[in-house]
Amino acid sequence: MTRRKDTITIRDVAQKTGFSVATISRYINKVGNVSPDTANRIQNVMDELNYFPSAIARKLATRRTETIGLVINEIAGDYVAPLLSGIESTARKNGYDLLIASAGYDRRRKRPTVSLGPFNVDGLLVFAGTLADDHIYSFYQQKFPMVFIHSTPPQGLNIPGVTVENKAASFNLVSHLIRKHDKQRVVYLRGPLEMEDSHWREQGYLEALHAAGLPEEPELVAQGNFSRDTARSAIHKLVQSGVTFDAVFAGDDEAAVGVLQALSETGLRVPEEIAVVGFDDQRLAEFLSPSLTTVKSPIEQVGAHGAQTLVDLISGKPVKELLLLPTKLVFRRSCGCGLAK
Amino acid sequence: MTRRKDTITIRDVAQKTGFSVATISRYINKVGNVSPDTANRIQNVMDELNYFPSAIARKLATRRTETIGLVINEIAGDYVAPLLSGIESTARKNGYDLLIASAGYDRRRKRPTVSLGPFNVDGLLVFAGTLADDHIYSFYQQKFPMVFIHSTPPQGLNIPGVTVENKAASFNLVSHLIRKHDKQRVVYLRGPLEMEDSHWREQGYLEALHAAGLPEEPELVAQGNFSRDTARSAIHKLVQSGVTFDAVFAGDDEAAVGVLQALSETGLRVPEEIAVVGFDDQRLAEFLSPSLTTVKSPIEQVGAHGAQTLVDLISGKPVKELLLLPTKLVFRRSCGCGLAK
DNA sequence: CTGAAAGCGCTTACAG
DNA sequence: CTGAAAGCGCTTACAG
Repeated sequence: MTRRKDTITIRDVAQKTGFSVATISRYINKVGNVSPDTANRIQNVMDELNYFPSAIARKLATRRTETIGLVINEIAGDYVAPLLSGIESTARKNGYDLLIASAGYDRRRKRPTVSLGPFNVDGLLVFAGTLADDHIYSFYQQKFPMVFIHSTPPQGLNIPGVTVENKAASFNLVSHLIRKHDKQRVVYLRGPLEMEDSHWREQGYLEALHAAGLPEEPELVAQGNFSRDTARSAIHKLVQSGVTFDAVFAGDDEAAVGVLQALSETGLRVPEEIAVVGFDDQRLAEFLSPSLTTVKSPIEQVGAHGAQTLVDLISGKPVKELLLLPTKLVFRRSCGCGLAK
Repeated sequence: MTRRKDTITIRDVAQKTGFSVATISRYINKVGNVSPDTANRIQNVMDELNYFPSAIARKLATRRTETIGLVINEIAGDYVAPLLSGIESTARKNGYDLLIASAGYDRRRKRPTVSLGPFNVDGLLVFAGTLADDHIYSFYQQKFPMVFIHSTPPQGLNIPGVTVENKAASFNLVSHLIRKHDKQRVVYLRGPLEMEDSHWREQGYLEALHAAGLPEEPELVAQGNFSRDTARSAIHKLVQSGVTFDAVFAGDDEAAVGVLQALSETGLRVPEEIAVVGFDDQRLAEFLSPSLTTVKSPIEQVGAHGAQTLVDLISGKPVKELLLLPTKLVFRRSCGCGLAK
């Protein structure tokens, strides 16, 4: 549909200028030398004809798509916008287009669907759990450039990853609850199993417990799924089953919202009775009530570094195997800080 | 980089199966008939060779990119995620890839930069103010399919648009402030000039004033820019200059956040002294304190309908010139509802 | 500095 | 049902 019979091509420009197609191409790509006069003439004709080179044809000829892809599960989430923003701007800065796809699911083959791959992009940014292992292996052995975001590749595959520092931040966060606010029974709400972030946050949580001489209590660890609703019902369940606790590390901010809801529905006051903390410092964190103590994840930078790593990988530059972006605690009201004693 | 010497092509499949390239192509595209035996043999060899057709080559041959583009200014905003989600899913459902680009700025030519156009996509979803007029005209005369989102095209150009119903909702919202909550001096905070949403919201606001027999007070209308910070300082400025008001229609939720901040900094109570309302019903609206009365915009549906309209346009189907998606008032605390009197 | 020609990996009438 | 061949709009050695 797009380009019809009357599409004007490099050949039209060649004809009208009297030069060969090769010369036009050289001019366009600023490669090889073209005399100033020729250049002028060509530019004029191009303007006159309103000529735009076909990106497709060029891609075929060069065998480079100049495009990177992003596969992601849920586009609607709040962390997606900043992530995307980081990716898009650095992709474009490097001359790459960005193709995005949410991971569909192939029911017949029982695995995530791939709509992005070597056939349409030069490399792929892969979000946790978004690509089936056999696709990963297949791409990998074709030496197709990939960079993982918020996850590490399967055992033995040498694929760079970019994510945030989870463990130390979680350790500090939970230690803060214990040491500053005298909390003794801290609940941890796990994220989805395939999210490594959750795993490391849990490690930080456990180590904080140990460091403080507190016991690990399996009943204090539940599934929050990085989801408002799951977190909310997890808390309700905990309360109903009589488990006592005086603080909740929600796993992420999304879950923290659900925790706050559940607690308010139960009539438990935050932070006086129960302290609540999250992770990410999403835009809404400071507007929650009480405002949420959490850990600031540099989401946009994860996107930017991820894209940059991918671009470097594509051009054969050396890249870091694992990039752990620094996080930072943000103290607000929900942990008990700033509270009149 | 992507496809190296060892790239396996349709020709490899042809050779290995003993059939012609044409037959392989027919099988892949399920066009024309291929005998069952042949089909099997081809599929097996394709699996064995791990063959994926080059999307690029196909695009060139068919002269269709099977890709739609989205040009948008600020990717980081909260409304982008749902919008994108709607676009991506309906694009893919229709067999289209999605290319996104934030509008850069060409300093030399003093106009927004285009990185998306007939040369790489079959059609474009254009966000308000994101594409220079001369590009729009140029694309238009090439009959390049475009659909506008949250804006209408320049005079005389027959380009479909998809947006939300602004005016009636704003009328009802402001009328609610006046009638239910006895507000007399309602501030309206304008969005960016190029955003038509803002214009229509202002119309609704003015009509509500008229309908209630209230005067238009120019001093009550200020620039909020759909931005937290701008809105915040606009309110501070209003207060400092001694303008009195008892309600604020912030223009959108983003600005409402800034209004709430400014009011709290000024020590004015919401909603007792000043009622505040927004527009969009972003995810954070219900978590603000007090929770925000606003208008629910079906953002994801705007994306979905925009993409669908574009796809239809590309395939030559008839499309609606202007699609106005219904909005709905959401009453929460910030307007004074649910307040013990 | 410029041109002729092959090639990128497909699709699509046209024949049979 | 299948094949030979031209063509999609570029780029890139290779010559000159």
